[in-house]
Amino acid sequence: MPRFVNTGDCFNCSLKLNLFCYMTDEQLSRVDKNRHEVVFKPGETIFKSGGPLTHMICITRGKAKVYIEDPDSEKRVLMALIKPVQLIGGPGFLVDDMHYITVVALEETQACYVKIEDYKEVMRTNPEFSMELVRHLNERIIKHYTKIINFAHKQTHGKVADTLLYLAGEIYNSDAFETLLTRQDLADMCAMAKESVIRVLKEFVDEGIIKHGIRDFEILNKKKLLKISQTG
Amino acid sequence: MPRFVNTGDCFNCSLKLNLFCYMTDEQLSRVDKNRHEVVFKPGETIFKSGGPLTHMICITRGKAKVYIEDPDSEKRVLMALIKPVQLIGGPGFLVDDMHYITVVALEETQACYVKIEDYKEVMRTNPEFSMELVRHLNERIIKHYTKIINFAHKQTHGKVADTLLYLAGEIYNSDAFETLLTRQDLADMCAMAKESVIRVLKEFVDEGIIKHGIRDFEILNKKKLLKISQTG
DNA sequence: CGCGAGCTTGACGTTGTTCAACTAGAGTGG
DNA sequence: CCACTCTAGTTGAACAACGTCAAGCTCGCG
Repeated sequence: MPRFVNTGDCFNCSLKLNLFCYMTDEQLSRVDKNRHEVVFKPGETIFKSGGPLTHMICITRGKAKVYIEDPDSEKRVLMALIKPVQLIGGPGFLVDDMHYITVVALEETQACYVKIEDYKEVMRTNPEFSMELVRHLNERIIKHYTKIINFAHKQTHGKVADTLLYLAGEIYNSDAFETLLTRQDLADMCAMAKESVIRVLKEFVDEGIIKHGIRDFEILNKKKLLKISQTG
Repeated sequence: MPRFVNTGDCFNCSLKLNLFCYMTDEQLSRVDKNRHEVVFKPGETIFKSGGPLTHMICITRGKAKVYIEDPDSEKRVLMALIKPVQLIGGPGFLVDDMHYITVVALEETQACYVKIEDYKEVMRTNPEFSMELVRHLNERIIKHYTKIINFAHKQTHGKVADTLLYLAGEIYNSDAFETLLTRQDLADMCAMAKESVIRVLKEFVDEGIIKHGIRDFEILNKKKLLKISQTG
């Protein structure tokens, strides 16, 4: 079973990122020459916080979990899921070339690797690309702000509501969805104990806001859920 | 009392930012022509979340508080203090040209305004500048990660210890410092109630870790404080 | 059928917020 | 120089929210 699966090329890649649109043909062919794709099984680590940052990756199939980890304890926060086509590199880029996030495949996931040297080279010659990258980073910072506010002041109901809305709205694009996320994963997203997540979900069911099985969720009363998310 | 105080010029400015080092003379003189400086008194708002982002500012004297605010409630988090010479713009740059942070002067504070159009122009023509900006943003993201981990899993003692270490290490550069921050400000930095901050501070005093008056703090046992910060 | 991982539930204790009262110091006006 | 007042700091008590622990359950799989 070959796990390297370079299919097609960057020029025809239907998954082309916004970022890549700003590249010249010459730049793109350079990236194309050096890239390679890898397939990960569920639970496999794609990269690990503390490891060397040698490549950016772009998820081309499947979904992956992005964790930040506390080096001083085994505490961690599940920051986000990523899905095609999202670029993921990490904030070590141009800083110390280390990973500050841990990425773990949730489903079978295919990732396209691009050397960071190629990135830098494109940045040096293509200002539009750099500006797009800055825009991208700023958007991420804005998301972090809401996350910080949530963790700082919301209590359990608000945090669980946030997580459900995030999954439905940004990841599965449907108010009814199936997922491989466990209760513990949901807890890691909310920074709560998994027992607390379970209790809150149960309350939501009792109030007719959602229904759920063991791996599937459905939002029945989105207005109420939004209200809970806002009032915390 | 004139509050506009354009003194000197960018070329001789001893406060020149890392970022500006990458500008050509021509670029710098363009920035110099358009910039202006403003003085704020303690408590005055320098810019406000939700307002239009028309300028970056660089603090050239004094200190300011950076808040993020929850639009849906009056909850807020005091993210950081900024001091000379730090550039502060905000993540709305290249996104939607809105402010996502509120900045309030802590002391009498002088700020140098630079038009964002000038920024964009420099980015278009100067890749080194862009790369430095990306590096800067990534460093900020790394700081956010530790903040998120802290808020997610640490309890009061750890959060207060973090805040004291931050002030001593990154802002006042001394284990003994005076500050205009109130107990409520400290609470806003920790995302706690001010009563809880007071109680934790008292415990630290009782254990000989710190001593403090009403506006002055001194860290007596840094090792112990670091330990508390790590174990949460 | 039995095993194991993940899910669920209840009891319990800790933690931290809230509320209310009290204190200290700075500024103000008689 | 003394009330008065306002703001910030402090303390204590009551309460609610959550995490932890322990036990039992469910479901898929060998």
